[in-house]
Amino acid sequence: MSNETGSDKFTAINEIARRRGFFWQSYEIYGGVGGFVTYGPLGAKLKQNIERKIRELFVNKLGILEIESSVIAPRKVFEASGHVNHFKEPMIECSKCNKRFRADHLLQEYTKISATETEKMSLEEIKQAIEKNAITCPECGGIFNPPKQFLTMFETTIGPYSAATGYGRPEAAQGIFVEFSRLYKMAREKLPFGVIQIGHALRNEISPRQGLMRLREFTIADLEFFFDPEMPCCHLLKDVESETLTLVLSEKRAKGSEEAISVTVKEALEQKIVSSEWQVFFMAIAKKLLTEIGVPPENQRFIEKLPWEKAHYATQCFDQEVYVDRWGWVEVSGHAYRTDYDLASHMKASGADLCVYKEYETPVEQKQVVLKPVMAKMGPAFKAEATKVADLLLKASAEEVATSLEKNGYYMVENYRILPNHVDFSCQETVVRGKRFIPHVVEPSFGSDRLVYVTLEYAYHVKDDRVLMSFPRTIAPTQIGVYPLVSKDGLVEKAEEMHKLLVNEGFTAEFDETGSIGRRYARADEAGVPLGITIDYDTMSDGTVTIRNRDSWQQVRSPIKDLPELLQKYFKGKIHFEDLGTLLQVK
RNA sequence: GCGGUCGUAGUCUAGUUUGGUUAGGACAUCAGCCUGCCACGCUGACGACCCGGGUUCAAAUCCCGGCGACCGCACCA
Repeated sequence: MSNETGSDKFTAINEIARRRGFFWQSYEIYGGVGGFVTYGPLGAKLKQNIERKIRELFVNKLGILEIESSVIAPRKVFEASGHVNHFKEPMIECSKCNKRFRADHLLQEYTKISATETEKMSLEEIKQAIEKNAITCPECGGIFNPPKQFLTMFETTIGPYSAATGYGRPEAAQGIFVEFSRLYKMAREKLPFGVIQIGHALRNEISPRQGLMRLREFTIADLEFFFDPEMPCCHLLKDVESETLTLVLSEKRAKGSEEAISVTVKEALEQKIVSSEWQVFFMAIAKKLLTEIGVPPENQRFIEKLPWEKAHYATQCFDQEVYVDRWGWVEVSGHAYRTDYDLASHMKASGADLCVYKEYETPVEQKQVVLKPVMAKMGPAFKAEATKVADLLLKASAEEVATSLEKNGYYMVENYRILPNHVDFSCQETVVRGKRFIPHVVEPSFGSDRLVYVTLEYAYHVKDDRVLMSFPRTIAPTQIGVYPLVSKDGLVEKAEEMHKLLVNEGFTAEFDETGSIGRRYARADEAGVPLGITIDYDTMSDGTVTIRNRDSWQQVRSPIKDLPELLQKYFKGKIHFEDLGTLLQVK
């Protein structure tokens, strides 16, 4: 494994990605802009197939709802979600050496001001605090320029001539939370349920320099799973409870160790390593996803975030990481327990009721003392104030009034003295059939582009000095290559016929007649085409073709008429390559 | 944003030190010939000096500025 520039897998993959059209930096004709990529034909297809895999595992199998909401949201949404406050950082620059620092971090380090306090400070307050404490550049001792805010959300105005600020969403999650009421109705008002959204998100990164790993515009798959905190059990846990997870816990990390433990899902819960059943369930599914796109389990792990690393909305948070050649462990998904943070915040900010109502299995009978003002007595006693006093009285606790009357012979509401004959008490039996509460949320969130990158890296192989992209066949951008062995004697026409047949069957097939057969195989290997079907002279006489395996270069011979069914099974992963026909001896 | 290194066809690169004819090669791509299963060979074609300014008779080459890339710093909800 090399870390030298120009010789590692990252470089090799970026090179092949440009050359073969997986992806490249956008706006190249204008010099390119960092943090934006264009997916070419192969990359776009690969990405779609990976996202289809997410849908297969999360949407279809778990009955999760998929939505698509807008990228731009009004300021209020991100004020409520906390992003306006948390997505900006006060930066300060040394006037002498130009080194930059987080102003809040400096204050925390050099003064006794806590992180929660610095968070609330204005730029002016920070400036004053820096001056007051005579903090200078830790590098060179230089004086600091005034602090500036760096907002990592893209800001815009909504509508022409408008002063209405809008932001590009830095995550797709808020698009789900703000639509909660409708979605809950669509889930037939039952918990638990989940909503997923796969779409673009924007983050104005200061330095987005790692290809697909850190983009300013990227695709995120956010799944918000809503459940009743009093019923946190995951009914699907059995499906995954014996699955093993590799975990690096925060307690180890705090001590500077990255030592991982390996536990089953069941053990993780029993030992209270992961607090939420649903969270660990999704972590197990996430492992399955990564495994299916080609990352072996030993190169995957979950790392628990330290308290100061966690997002502002999360209690417990694990990042799923994959080992990559250039950077070591990198995050591909985050698993956060967001509690009721988001819904509660939007409820408060919007005034909309985002509670759900839960009916108890057995209604609870409650005996309640109810107070009733006796207006016939209060009227003469309080005259014009009577109605006001009665209203105040109704807001008071009946129990409290009763106790006070019994004990003192009167009850004071503001300056009014209530006497026993002013009120009547009755005992009312009410049946409470349920309660209202805000659901809790666990969120698995995937970076689609990072999934594409790790897929490419794990598919990348070199065999006999040739590059093979060994994509798992369920996500390969092109499924089948069709080749006439030579371009004469009617083989081309026969191959075209074959190609048409496959396309009509719904396969993604490419026809290639240019160059020698070996060259075409090599070309297809590099594009990650799992199977090559070659039309040769035997095809013309007996209707059979050879099928070549991209990874082993083995070949089988099979009758054309059997192909549609066999290939369907093969690409669903139900049969092996050897089951496609009779194995040929390769010279 | 800072510092270091760098920027020549789709890709890899020669040329830059010491300015000078038509910027050379390889691979890939396309057209044709060839073809009997792993990048064969032959012929031809397409295709580049990151952008802008300056110095000079003359700039890929020297100088300045910009843009971009990589590495490091910082940042990364």
